Amino acid sequence: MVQHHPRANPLFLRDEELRQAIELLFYAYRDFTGEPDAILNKYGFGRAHHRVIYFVGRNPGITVSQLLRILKITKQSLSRVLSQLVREEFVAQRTDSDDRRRRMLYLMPKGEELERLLTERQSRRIARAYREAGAEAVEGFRTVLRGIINEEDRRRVTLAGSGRR
Amino acid sequence: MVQHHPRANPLFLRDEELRQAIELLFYAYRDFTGEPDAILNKYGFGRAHHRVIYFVGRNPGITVSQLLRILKITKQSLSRVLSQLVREEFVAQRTDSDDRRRRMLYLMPKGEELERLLTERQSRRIARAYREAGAEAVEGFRTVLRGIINEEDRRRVTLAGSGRR
DNA sequence: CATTTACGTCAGTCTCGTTGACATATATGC
DNA sequence: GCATATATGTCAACGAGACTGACGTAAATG
Repeated sequence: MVQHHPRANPLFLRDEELRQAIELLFYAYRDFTGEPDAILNKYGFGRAHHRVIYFVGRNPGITVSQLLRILKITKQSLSRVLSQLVREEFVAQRTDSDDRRRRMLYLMPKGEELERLLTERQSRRIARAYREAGAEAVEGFRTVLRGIINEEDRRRVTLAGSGRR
Repeated sequence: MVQHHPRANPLFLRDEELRQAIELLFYAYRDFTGEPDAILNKYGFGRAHHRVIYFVGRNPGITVSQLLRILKITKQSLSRVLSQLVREEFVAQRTDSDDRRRRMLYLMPKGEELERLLTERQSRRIARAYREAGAEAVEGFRTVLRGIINEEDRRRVTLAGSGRR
């Protein structure tokens, strides 16, 4: 499907290499979200609901504004899916006693169950890839992905989980 | 933000590790598409147009059905953006002389220019991450991403570009 | 010549992103 | 205490981009 002759010029390798990365990211993300999307469909939810459920499950007590900073969407976009999740009892809100303007978010049993279901699928996919690739490759995978993320958000994924291996 | 005590149980490490991967993918893809999205906006285009322009540029002469297999969207969804790109002269269609049912797709000058602009941004981001991570990490990054992709599509990103380092 | 393939299109639906304005409750600085 | 800032929610309106199912046409193919 791609028909350059290898090494047409000294820049070829680099350009080819970078395009390969672009495509890997596209295909990987496409398939990574494909399975959950299918499940969410049955619940009448979409990918946006998944993201909320995931990050609330991961950070119990997270506030709306913190969630907005993670998702980088507008208040309105979040509000639509969040209020639906609250209405259908997947997510609970509790007023923060320290600052009563804040609403802290938690998963309810239904939400935890769905979260487990979705995360399980994605984890299985990652675990398989990790197992096949080996520990060293995993470390490289993380390093490069971290480098792709805007600097101001890198800490979000580095505090926990790395550094031991 | 995450407040487990490390090593609560033997499964912790693995679960934590997998969740970290999930988050890395989310943030990386979010930021990876963020820049192009902003540019596309000025053209009145969206991410779907980007994907078409990218893959047509990458595979000159690609047919509609091949493109559908890559994007995994419906004919109707593709049709909307493709016909717009053709109408505005970013993409050209030419009937295949071998099989005159097929329409082969090519970028026109405007399309090439936009493709360059978008790919440049994404490439720059990847190149920076690659440079900072080193050759070994890059190899690991590719290996793991390939493992995440559904098997039937892995060859799409492996034929060219890998194996030399 | 019947069937399959490639492509396009019509109508309708839904999710999920956007903007801008406005309302309310609470916290905070002076 | 009052002005201001912050956290949240909500309304109306819009647009992109995914979906389904049906139908039509042209060309290839067995």
